[in-house]
Amino acid sequence: MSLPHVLLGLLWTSPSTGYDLARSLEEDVAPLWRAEMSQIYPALARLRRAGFVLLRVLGPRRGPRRNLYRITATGRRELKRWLAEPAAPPTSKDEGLTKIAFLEALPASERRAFLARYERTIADEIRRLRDTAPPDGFLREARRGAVDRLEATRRWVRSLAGDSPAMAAPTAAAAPPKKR
Amino acid sequence: MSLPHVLLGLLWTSPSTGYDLARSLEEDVAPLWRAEMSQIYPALARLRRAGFVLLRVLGPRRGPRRNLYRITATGRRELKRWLAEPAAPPTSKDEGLTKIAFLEALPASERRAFLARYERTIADEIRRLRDTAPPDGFLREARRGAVDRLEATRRWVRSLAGDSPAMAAPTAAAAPPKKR
DNA sequence: TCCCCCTATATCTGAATTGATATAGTTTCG
DNA sequence: CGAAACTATATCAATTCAGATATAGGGGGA
Repeated sequence: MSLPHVLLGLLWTSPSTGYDLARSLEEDVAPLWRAEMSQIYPALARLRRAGFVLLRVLGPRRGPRRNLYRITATGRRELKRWLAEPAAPPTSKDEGLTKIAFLEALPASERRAFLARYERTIADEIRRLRDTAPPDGFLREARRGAVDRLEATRRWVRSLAGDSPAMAAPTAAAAPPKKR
Repeated sequence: MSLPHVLLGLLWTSPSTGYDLARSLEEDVAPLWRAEMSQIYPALARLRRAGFVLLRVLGPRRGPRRNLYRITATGRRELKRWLAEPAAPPTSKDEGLTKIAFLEALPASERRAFLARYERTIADEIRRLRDTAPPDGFLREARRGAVDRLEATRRWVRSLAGDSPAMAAPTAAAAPPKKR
């Protein structure tokens, strides 16, 4: 739905090749939006058919031929239109949190193991995002937002793992009668 | 990839129809994992072929026929296996944050409008999650985690909207750079 | 009574996404 | 020199996912 718009966003400041778009998508837009090459090339083709980008083929001075994409005035308009549209609240689809939602099915020791491991995974991801060179401008702000979010999740996982009440209480049949 | 496992998780405590699964998916698992009916019915059929659930057709006493699904011992094992597997860090794919990453393309007034609207959207979603009856056990914990995360995001959006430095710093915005 | 909404099942289309694979030139390092 | 890694483009199959549509009985309200 919005990969084409993300590409337009990356092309906003300067023209780029498909390969470079894939790289800066992975490095800069990082955890907010991901896409494989196999999505990017068709997306660029569609953008081109829609008149949002122009393609210039660079002769093979060094290396194989390169396709340079440049955003058009129509493309800039389209990006602005999309940006101004209201955005839906994040819907996550988070495998880790989802597993925690069903942790009841595991014995307590494995629950603790899972939580500890998941916390480490998140911590690693935070470190990774912190270590890679941060992009400029709003891209940097957005990454900070992503890190904030990861930290909130990490704190929560930690609190779940630490509190013995939270770990003890929800044992299915033995669940205490406190209800909504 | 994991919708079948989510369904097994919902079936853990009691058998259920496809319709009820869809409802409690939407009400309880809420923002962590979503799926339409069009995904759920084929997923149930696959689970059945795999031997993870059993189907019992209830005669149409009242209303149309109902298909009741019950998790098998094999299904329980499979759910535990999946739960014990390490989970990847959340990868979001968040339209709102992604738009913010490219907000540079909008004039400052529209940036502020977008951020204000997005903060309201998130606040509404938090309220909605708080208002609906919280599920029990780990489902409740997981929902709390989702809310914590939304709150972190909201704080960050608010800080972005408030700070004039953050709003002013990323410059060169709305006007297309000169072409060459 | 009629209409609408809810329960309930299910399919179909098309788009989005992932992961694997193919091709080919360039650079780099041992 | 040769192997490996990187740049660069592109396609394919399979899966996931969203949105629309079809069918049908029951309950509630105008």
